[in-house]
Parts: sequence; C-alpha cells; structure tokens
Amino acid sequence: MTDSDNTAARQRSRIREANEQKILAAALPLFAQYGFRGTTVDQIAQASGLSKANMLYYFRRKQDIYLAVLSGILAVWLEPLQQLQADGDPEEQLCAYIDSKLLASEQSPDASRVYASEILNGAPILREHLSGPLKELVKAKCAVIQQWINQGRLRPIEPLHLLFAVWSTTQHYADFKTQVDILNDKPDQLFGDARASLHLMLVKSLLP
Amino acid sequence: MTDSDNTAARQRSRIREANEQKILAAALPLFAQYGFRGTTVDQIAQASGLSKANMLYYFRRKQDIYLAVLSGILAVWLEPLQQLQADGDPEEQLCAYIDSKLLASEQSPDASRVYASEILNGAPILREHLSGPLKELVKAKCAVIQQWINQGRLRPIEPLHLLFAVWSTTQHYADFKTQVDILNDKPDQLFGDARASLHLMLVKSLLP
DNA sequence: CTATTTTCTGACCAACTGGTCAATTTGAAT
DNA sequence: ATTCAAATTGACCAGTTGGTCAGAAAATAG
Repeated sequence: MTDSDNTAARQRSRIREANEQKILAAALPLFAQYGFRGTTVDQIAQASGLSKANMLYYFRRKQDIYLAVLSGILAVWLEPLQQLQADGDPEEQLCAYIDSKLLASEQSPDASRVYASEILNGAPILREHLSGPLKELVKAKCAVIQQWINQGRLRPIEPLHLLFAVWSTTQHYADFKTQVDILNDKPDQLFGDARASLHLMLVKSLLP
Repeated sequence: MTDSDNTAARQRSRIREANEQKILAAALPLFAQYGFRGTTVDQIAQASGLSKANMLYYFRRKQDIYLAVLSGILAVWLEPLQQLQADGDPEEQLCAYIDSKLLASEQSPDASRVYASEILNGAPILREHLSGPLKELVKAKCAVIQQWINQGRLRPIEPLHLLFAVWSTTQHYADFKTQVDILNDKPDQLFGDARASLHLMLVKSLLP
C-alpha cells in the first residue's frame, strides 16, 4: 500500500483498457448483425483477437459486454437531442438535429442497429432507462417544441410524433441500410438527398 | 394411382393445412421478438402445441419455417404500395398509402418486426427478392411520383426518399412499439395523432 | 376388414453454447 | 533479482441446440 495506490488501484492498466476496447469494438458489429442472443462469445473473442477465456476475464458474462456496448451507444444517441433549446430558432435547431442524427446513421450505422435490435427485442436491458432518463428528456424537449408552437413560431403538431418522425426517418438509413443500398442507384447523393428531403418534409412544412 | 391422385397428391390434407398454420402462427411472434437465430425450434414447437419431432415433419428445417413466415409477410407488405396509380390524386393516394401502412403497424406489428429483423440482419434470405421484384416495384412507383412532380401536382422531392419516409415513420410504430408505448401518455390517441402528424409532414408539405 | 399412406412420438445424437478453473506466463514495482 | 498482481491459456463441463430415426398410432382408401 504505497501512495501510488491512489491512482494505480483505480486507474485501469493500459493492457486492460486496450483489451476492453478491442472487445467492445469487435462486439458492436456482431450485436448489430445478429442481436444479443444470436451473437456467440466465441465470435466476439475471435473477432477481438483474444482467447475466449481471456475475454471472459475482462467481461465475465456475455451480457456484460452487451451492456457496455449499449451504454456507449446511449450517450451518443441522446446527445444531439439535448441540444434542442427553446430560445433558439426552431428551423435552425430542428435542421441541426436532423443533420446530426443523419450523420450518426451514416458514420456509425452499427450503433443504431444495436439500439434498434434491443428495442425490437422488447428492450429487456434498456427498459428501465427508457422509462426513466429517456422519458424525462423527451418530456422536456416536447415542452420546448410545444413552446415554439404556442409562440406561433411553429405550426401545430404533436411534439412527440415529430420526434418519432425525426428518429425513424434518420435511423432508417442505418437500420435498413441493406435495403436502402439495394434500392438506391445514386450512392454519392444518398445522404445529400436524404437531408434535403427531410428538411423539406419535417421542418419546412412546420414553419408558419 | 387412381384418378383421385390428381387432386389428392397435390391437395394438402386438412390436418397438414391446420398444423402448418399453427406452426406459422406460433413462429411469427417468436421470430418477431428474437430474430431467426435467437428463436429455437423447441420454442416454436411448444408454442404451436406440437412435439418438436412432429413439427419437423411438416417443416424439416427451422429455415423453412422462417421462409414461410417471411413469404406471407412480403405479400401483405407490398400490397398497399401497388395501389399508387399515376392517374389518381396525389394527396388522396399518398394519404391512403400512409393510412394502410399505419393500420398494418397497429394491427400486426409482429409482421413488421420480422421484416425489420431480417433487414437488420443483412437480409440473408430476402436479398434476392429485394434486388428483384421489390426493386422493380419501387422503380415503377417512384416513376409515378416523379410524374406527379413533372405535372406540377407535387412539389419537387426525391421520390425514393419520400417512400423511405413513409415506410420508416409508419413502421416505427410497430418496430419500436416498446419505446413508443413507454414515451406516449395518450394510448387512445396514438394512431390518430400519428395519422394527422404524418399527413401534415409527408403529404401537405408536398402539395403545391 | 385390409392395406397403404399420413401423422405422430420418444429416444437419440453430434455440434455448439456460455461459462469455470487450475495452472502458467507476463508485466511492473521495489 | 525478487515479488506480487495482472494477464493468458487450454482443458473441461453441463446444458442447449437443430436435427435424425425407427417405429407406433391414426387416418384414409379400396
């Protein structure tokens, strides 16, 4: 017990840090594709380059890996929504929200898919989080939108359904990427077209 | 080999018909919740009331059940889109399309979830169908929308992205039902509000 | 009734599953 | 160099998985 323990005991070793990162990075696309039950620990171990036993030394259960992956996703998932502020300009704020969600779908579709898979499965892990923090945040942001409507800065719409529309349309490009890529013939313009279309339908249509 | 064979050989017995139906009905919600890999044949057998061995007498592999379930869904999934006709009224036609998709999400969310799960997994089974029949149908209907635009009956928008928006927003109420139900405090008005919001954002915004 | 086909069952199996464990190797601090 | 914790390994295990099989039971046809 030297004074270095203060840091050493709590500070996770470089090896641990690196290996946990490897594991989570390897698990993300697997959970995205096969879901929790469909992904095997062998798969994750092999993809991360560690032996199964060694991987289970860092995460004792498959669920622990899944939970860690989901936690990382949640933070990213909620962050853009936090930005909606009542004192901002509705058009600007909503467009910015759509853009950041769209960017997330383009750049890390796997994260969106893991989240989708979890909800599709009935949210066994995230249920508590949904009815707690997420619900609070959504309530607050619905109030912001409602305020814009009351001020006459936005045409009347049910705020919750506007949020649903933003989520579903933007995440569609990640969750249904397989289908989108097959049906779309102009891959270069995909996200540009998506952006313009969504701004038109979800924002312009609501301006007074 | 009597003349009755003509019909008897092809006509499936009542027992077979009934049991296959039981199996598919039991499999649908399971595939919807756990996906293909996450659902076990034991589960399906138990839910259908047949012994596992007996069930595998009707469908020799789990994949055969999955394929049969998916085929049934596809027909329902595509049917409303067929209805879009260039000679109809854009507003009326688009609203009707949204309504029928919304109704499907309300009344058989499991079907939508199985489809979503399949696409999420990279469409290993449906891939060929997507790049064949579905792509053809979508091309044709995009042409219809484009025609409306050229005629000045609809404001300019990328037709494919309009379809994506309709699909994603309507199916959201089925695929993300868990989350929707948690966040929504007015279950009675849910689909009424959804309908009004989507008509406003996806249709009214595109009228000249 | 008899013969044939369809339906159904329980026992069985090999492969895979998530996870444990004792023993060994490696790294870091003194 | 020594010590001690951290990291790694392969062997192992009990439960589950999808699927088979020989034969019993039931339906159907002649």
